[in-house]
Amino acid sequence: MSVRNALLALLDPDSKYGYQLRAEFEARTGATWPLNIGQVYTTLARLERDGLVERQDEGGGEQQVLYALTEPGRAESAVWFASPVPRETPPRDELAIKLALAVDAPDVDVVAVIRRQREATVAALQEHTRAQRRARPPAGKELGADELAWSLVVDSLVFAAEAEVRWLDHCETRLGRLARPPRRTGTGDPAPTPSPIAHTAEPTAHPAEPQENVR
Amino acid sequence: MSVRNALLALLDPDSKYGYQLRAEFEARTGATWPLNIGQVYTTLARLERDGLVERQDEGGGEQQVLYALTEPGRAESAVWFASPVPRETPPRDELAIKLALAVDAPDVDVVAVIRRQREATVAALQEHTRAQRRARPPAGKELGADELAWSLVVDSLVFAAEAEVRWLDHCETRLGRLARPPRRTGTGDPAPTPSPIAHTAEPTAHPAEPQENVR
DNA sequence: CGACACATGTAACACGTTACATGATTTG
DNA sequence: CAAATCATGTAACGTGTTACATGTGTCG
Repeated sequence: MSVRNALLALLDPDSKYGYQLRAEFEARTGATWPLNIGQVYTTLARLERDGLVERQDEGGGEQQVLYALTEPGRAESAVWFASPVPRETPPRDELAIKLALAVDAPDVDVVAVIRRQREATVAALQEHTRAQRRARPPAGKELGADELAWSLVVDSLVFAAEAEVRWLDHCETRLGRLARPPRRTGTGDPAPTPSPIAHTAEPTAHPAEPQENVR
Repeated sequence: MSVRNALLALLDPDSKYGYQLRAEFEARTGATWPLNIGQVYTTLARLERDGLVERQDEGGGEQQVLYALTEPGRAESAVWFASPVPRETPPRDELAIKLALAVDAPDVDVVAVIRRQREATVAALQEHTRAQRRARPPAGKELGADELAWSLVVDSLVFAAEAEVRWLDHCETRLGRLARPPRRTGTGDPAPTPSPIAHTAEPTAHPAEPQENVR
């Protein structure tokens, strides 16, 4: 439903046409999630079929087809902004499923799976960090709505990737504790694995607000 | 692709039938992602069409249709476990999109959107924490593969929800700084908002391994 | 017997992706 | 002019969801 709702939201101030919708979507998300132009049109067709959107003939352009929100469409957009994204039933996470199945699959080295994934996720994290730097070039300068939006999107990717890395380490630790059962002597749980992969990595993470946690 | 790959993985040790596949999937994910039985059969049909799976007639049951991996099927399952879930192009995140569009939508109070979402996410987080406690009942006892798997899944939900809350606070702070431009005097950035919502909340979060970060 | 859980399927639909076809406009 | 870009669409396909139809076996 992401695309559908996004198109409604983009049509809220004024009517736009297909290409413009894609351009504005990608401007605000920084091409993080490229939007296929074909899908814009199919989605617009469905929105029109459902009466949430209507074509504005004439209007200005010749070969451009302007779409405008109808009243129901405006209402639906408002509802979307007003109601939180449901988090009780999060979408299926392929990685979590994979690990859940790996823990007792035969001929599968769970720890190897975890480490390969960690490598991939850390690489993505570094990529996102680079994008972050790209997203706010001028030091302390005013940044436009598009830059601000796209910068927040990148931040969300960074936060999510960091959490994933932490979770992977957490999994490795828990599995490790299972393998060699609790020994009481010795250092208390040394690094989850003896410094498994030395990435040319982030010195320390970006969450500007570090410790506030959940309250 | 999650379901497709999960079914392949579940068929790896020995052949199973539809209901059994759903039961095992839900046992390992703790009914976090309920799997519709209809989809099991449609997916099995597609896997059979693609030659990754075949029906074992006879075999034992009468009205039960056993499915077994073919060689290509076994290979595909192995590839799935061997290759990381791609994180360069993460799936579209509806929440990030919503916020990106909200920052300059007219008639939308971004901060209100953030707070409503935070409430929902914190509620989900608490729900997951309860599930976490439910997932490992015996103190330090051996837990079976199913319990372990489902407990890791819940952990992943907790990590993700915590990251989301942190990101939401981060967004609110950044937006707040924009509203009233940098003032140099005063306490350094007091809580993102004056203690906005007082949830009957988690004292301090669960990531057993707190500080190791990305290295 | 009747209700319920087990077990297998089918049909219709929604969303998303890719590839293709077709023109108009701009630009080297 | 040729090529690239803008602009609108269509067709086919894959995954996932819901609802329905059908039959068997079990248990109160």
